[in-house]
Amino acid sequence: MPRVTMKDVAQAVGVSVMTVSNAFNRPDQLSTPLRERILQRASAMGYGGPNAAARHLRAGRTHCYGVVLSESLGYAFNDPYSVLWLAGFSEPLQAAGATMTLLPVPRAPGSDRDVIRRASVDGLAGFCATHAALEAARSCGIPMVLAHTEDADSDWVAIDDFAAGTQLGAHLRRLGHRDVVLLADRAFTAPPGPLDVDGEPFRLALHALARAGLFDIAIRIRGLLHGLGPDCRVRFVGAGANSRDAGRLASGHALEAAERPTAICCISDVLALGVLDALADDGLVPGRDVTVTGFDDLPEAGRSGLTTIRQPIRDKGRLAGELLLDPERTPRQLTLPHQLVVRTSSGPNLT
Amino acid sequence: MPRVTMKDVAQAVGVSVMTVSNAFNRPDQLSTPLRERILQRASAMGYGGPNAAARHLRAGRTHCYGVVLSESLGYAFNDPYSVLWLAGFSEPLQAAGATMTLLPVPRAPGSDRDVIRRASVDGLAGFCATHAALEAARSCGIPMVLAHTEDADSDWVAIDDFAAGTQLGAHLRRLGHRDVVLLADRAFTAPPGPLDVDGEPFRLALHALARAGLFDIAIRIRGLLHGLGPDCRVRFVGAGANSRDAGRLASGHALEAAERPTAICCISDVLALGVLDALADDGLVPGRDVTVTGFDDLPEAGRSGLTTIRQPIRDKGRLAGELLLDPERTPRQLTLPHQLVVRTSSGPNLT
DNA sequence: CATGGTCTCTGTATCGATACAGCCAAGGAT
DNA sequence: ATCCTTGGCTGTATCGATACAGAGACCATG
Repeated sequence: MPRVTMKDVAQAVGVSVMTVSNAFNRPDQLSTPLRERILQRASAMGYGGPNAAARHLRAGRTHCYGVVLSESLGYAFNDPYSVLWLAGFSEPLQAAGATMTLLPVPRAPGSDRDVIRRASVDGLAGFCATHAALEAARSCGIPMVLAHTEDADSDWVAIDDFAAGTQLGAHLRRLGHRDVVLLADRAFTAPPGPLDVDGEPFRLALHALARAGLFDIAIRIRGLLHGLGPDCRVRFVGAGANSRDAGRLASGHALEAAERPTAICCISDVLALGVLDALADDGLVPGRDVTVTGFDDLPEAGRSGLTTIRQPIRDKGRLAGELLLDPERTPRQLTLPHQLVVRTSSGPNLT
Repeated sequence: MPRVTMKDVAQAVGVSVMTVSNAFNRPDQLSTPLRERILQRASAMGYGGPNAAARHLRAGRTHCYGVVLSESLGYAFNDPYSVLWLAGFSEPLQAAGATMTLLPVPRAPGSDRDVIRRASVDGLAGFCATHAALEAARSCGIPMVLAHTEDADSDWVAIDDFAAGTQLGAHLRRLGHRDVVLLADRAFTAPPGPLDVDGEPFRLALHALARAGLFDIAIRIRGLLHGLGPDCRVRFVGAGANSRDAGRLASGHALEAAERPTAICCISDVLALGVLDALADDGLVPGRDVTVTGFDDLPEAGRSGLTTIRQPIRDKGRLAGELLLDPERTPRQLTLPHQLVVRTSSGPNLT
């Protein structure tokens, strides 16, 4: 079943294809009666209007912007941080009449390129993007805005994760905590044995995070360790995922350990909320029996009394969208403010 | 700056364009050494791989599926129902390596067609789609799966909203409620004066909902009224939006009215949760002082003791995706089960 | 030595639309 | 009467890739 094209319409009306094209795109280029006749005939023939792919090829623009996700599509909708960021990102797009494509990049090596190439978009936001994705975008000439600090040639909208981590670590230190469990998600493979920040295992673990596109988390962890100080005992525990349930499960392990830590420091609020769930199950009081901290300051953190770092998630997304839509806008490397929010889940070390 | 194309690569290597194309897409069609040479040269020249638009034009497939939203993009990420549905929808897409585009259709008349035409997608899901959007998709020959029951020629994944509404209405009736406020979102313009289900104002109000793409809500309201019975006094209150905050505000008005209703029946859980918030502010006990019902059974509804209708939101999305990916699959009109969940927010009318 | 089959690679038409230059007729200025 | 402008429309090249048919080269077989 051959689709009806502009050519068919042109033939039926008895005008040139160009005139039909103009009827749809540049009303000022032809007389109104003819335009009406063409549109009417087109609709009668079942012609739905200029073909998108052909138009994109010719015009080189799609009015569509992509978001690179190193996680699955489902993750984008399940994680509150992600949802907030995307909501912010969508604001300027909506205002500009643009659409938005979600590009989940499978973990298979090299697939970054394929997914990004297949996507016909005018620009990309690296919500959670690997270096390979950035390279792919560059090689295709697609502008890209990242969500973490990068080299001088890149555009980004981020916070100073090192400073934020340091601030949170220092808070715990001030409270007297010297035995801390650091709860990260599965991408961070805990190096076995005593912590050696300068050692190879630790370096590799951070590298794994970066490979998964979690640069900000890697930087955040460095900051945390810096703030906690060299004399603090830090044990790493990996959660199965970055979710509330995974946090609850992982925290169970940490608490059952022979030597219970005095504080559990989570790299995200969702993990921390899961830890609070686990504490509640065990009848432990956060901030008194165990100190718990998160990162992000989701709305739920406020309700749960979680000590955390507030970052302007929605603004991060919104500004990324604005930079993408307006290539002239400067500066193109934005570091937004963050803030330590102390609530009841953190308290002095009483042991 | 002219982009580098396949032709350039072919020239540089000294082979035909077709061979370069094969090097990227059909490795079995040429010898490995030549393929390697081509890929290497291409990468050295800064060729990022086959252009997406051109490929789409030629192949007629994009591996991208669209979701039509009559609301803004932001809404898609803010409403829990929407987020759950999208998470379900994304599952099969992710498995098939496809991407997903969100198409917010502005309210301007006729813009449905434009947005849908501009989107180069292999299929559409009408999460919240108007008739105009469906027409546009049909005229472009794009397959579309709807989220509400439609005519026999359409594919859809929905629940029986009339039966569900009736069940909920009957529940309230059994509890003795005969003075009910029906809280819907702004798309439903409450007809003034006494309710006349067969009258023109009511018909127009339902029509407005349909125009906004909220067919399921319109059907649901009919069902509710049917279940409540003809002797039940029903007053309509429109919330400014379908959100928790809007529900809280709107419920304030309903409660301050001279004649307080014995039950507030909300067309969604988010609105109902907002009503519960308002009751808590006023020190009223849901189910005793005022009965409140929702619709959807979001996770939060369980925690808040909300009486509601459970529908398989995630499954609705997932199955819509599966139907879209597999045109052969039958049946293509799925009505999923729903269930009345009675919790503490509904109780007998004690007045 | 002819025949047939594989394996590689090539040339051309095509997907559906748009940009650009240009053509013709009508009307106003000189 | 001639020149020039303007409005309204047309023809063709082009965007960048892929499908398809087919051409040589090479080897095995009878």
